[in-house]
Amino acid sequence: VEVKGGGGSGSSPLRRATLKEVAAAVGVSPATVSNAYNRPDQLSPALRERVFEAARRLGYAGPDPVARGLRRGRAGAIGVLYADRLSYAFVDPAAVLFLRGISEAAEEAGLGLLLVSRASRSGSGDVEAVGNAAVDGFVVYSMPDGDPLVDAVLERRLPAVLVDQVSRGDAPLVGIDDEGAARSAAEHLLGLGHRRLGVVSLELTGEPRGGFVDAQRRRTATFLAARNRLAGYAAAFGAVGLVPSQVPVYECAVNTVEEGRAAGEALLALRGRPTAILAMSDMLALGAMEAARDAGLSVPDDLSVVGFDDVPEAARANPPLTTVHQPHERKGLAAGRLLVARLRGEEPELEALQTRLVVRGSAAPPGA
Amino acid sequence: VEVKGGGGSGSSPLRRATLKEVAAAVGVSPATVSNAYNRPDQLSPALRERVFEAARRLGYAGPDPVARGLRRGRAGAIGVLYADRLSYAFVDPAAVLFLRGISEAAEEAGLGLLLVSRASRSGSGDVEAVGNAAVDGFVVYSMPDGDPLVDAVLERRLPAVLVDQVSRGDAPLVGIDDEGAARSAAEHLLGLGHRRLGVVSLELTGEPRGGFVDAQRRRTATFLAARNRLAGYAAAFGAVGLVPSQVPVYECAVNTVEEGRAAGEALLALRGRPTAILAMSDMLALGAMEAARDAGLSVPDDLSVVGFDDVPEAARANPPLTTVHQPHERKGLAAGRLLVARLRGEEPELEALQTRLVVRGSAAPPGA
DNA sequence: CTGAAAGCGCTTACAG
DNA sequence: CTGAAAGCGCTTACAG
Repeated sequence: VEVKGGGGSGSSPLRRATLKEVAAAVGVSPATVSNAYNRPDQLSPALRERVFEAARRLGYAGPDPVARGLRRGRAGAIGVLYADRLSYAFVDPAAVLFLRGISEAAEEAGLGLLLVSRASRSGSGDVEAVGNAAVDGFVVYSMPDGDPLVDAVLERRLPAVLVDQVSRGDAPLVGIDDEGAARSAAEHLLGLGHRRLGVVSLELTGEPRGGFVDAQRRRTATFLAARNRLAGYAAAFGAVGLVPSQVPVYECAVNTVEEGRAAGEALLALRGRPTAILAMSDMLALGAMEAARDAGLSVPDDLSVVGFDDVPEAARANPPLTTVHQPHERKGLAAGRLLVARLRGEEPELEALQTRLVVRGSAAPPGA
Repeated sequence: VEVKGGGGSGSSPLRRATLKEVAAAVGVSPATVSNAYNRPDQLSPALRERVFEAARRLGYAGPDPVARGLRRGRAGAIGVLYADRLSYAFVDPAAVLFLRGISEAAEEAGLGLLLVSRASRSGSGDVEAVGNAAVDGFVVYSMPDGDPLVDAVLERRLPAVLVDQVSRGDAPLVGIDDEGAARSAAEHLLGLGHRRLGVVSLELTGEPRGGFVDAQRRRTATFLAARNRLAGYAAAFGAVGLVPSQVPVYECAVNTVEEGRAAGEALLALRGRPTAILAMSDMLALGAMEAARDAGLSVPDDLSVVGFDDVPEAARANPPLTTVHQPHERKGLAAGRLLVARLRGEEPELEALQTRLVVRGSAAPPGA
């Protein structure tokens, strides 16, 4: 076995040393160096020390992860695919909490976390990113129905888990009962006596539009969670004799307080001004509350607002926001662990993710 | 060349096909299949179509990223190392904005983004994670001086850029003038006439402690940005004849509104109650404002507050927060592009990152 | 326009 | 306790 470079002293700043070179420097086989790193019990402590010593001297930082990955047949990372949503919404506390949950699961399993998001410009660049991702599996977070990126993930034939999303192939699903949760939010308002309501909606499709939404667009919404929440609201409306299609729905193009404020303004400017607003996220709800304040309306006296998510900001709002709690971080953890289990060939049990209405101060009877 | 499995119809759900198998199915060499994916100009469109057709039939999703990475000598991803901060602070808008900037840079370069954070439990698990990260380089975000994870990154001898951090080796640095920026914040308050001040500090070391900070701890702070901001405040204090060490500093263990509130409460409970508070982040400042409100104090009439960061929440606060603006997203973008340039062997020009005081409504003369 | 050959850096039974 | 051998899946000059 010949070695290039060889074992001088000092560290070569440019080329990095290889395992083979370390082996040559110590005078053992590559297998032994590999064992020093991967199977300490396979060699004497003294020899192992010599190996490490040589590695240090040569500036060898341990086996190359890419080569090891190829040899072992696994990349050592899990991929997370998310829509542009998150990109903006790296500022969306809910999405961020979710990511944190996945990250815990990855950590537990000693895996890295590779982020793949849809680039702002559409195009095939992103599909390529999915193909180029050195990962052992994917968790796909809230992509619209029929998104080509999801197809790209499925085509890789790696284990995948789908979150807040329509079922595809045999990939396991993680999510909450959005319809039931939304319904409970609406029922709360209805139970308080409200009959003039407005809805502030999240993006309905991959090409979100800000503004009021017609029946056609409601039906063709491609984000599963938004579609289900709309359905849940509608079910509650119908149950008290309201015609769901008559309840105005304002779609926000991004999930931010600013957009929620715009939605609130639009809703409050309506002829039969709503006495209550259902928002599909807390960010949007907070924005609607700001709109009310700007219009000189008091929450909850003049306007009731109910959110969705129960992010930390909700409890801190003034008044504190009544909302539907959903366990974002647990959702991420569950999705991550599910994927890890799949990678190991285990069939894990699915944890049920519960939601619950959290009644705080932002909703009251109309005209109270 | 023999092929296992061979080219039947239908898709094998378990084992994924290899390039070699596709080549065998088409009756060409592996090189040609590789060219079909990587160098379309190297073969006729018709043949290329036949290759893709066979790939589709066999369920081959394109060259394996890990193998390609080994062969090409690059992993195709950049690693981001951050302290636990971000883990909590996946909820820290500033950190999240920074991440978004890096993510843009990675996208531009067609690289993935691999997250490596310090696990909550200390220990060597994280050092291993650095060693196992299949990346071409690292950007290291705001780690404390002497952190072993940074050592681990440096030992990998990959290109690295350091952000908000003390210089190490020859890695380029990205950051703002924290000292000058902090000084301008303090000078604003001093200029308004305040002489009884309090400081709400970010974590000072990797082992953050909530509570008032003594001179010893101030001197031994290991987070560069916090240390520099402390110095900037002190310089401004000294310039008007205040004794810096007499100004109370309350350290927050995490960068959240809740911690800021606790700090605010502690500061407002002091014998000579401060008339103004300097917070090292907007989140902390927002918390301090809440503490004032809880104490029945009006901002800015009874208490002035100045933040740091200028996250979107700052402008939306009530009253809007006077703060130091820093370009978080641009900082991430700059760090990412710098790393990408290094990977390509280019020597990029460093963009200066400017800060500026943004005067809004949360600071006024004392007793106004 | 296409193929044969070498090799990226490592790990893993297996034999000794 | 240690080593020889095979090979993970691909890409890249190079020759034809």
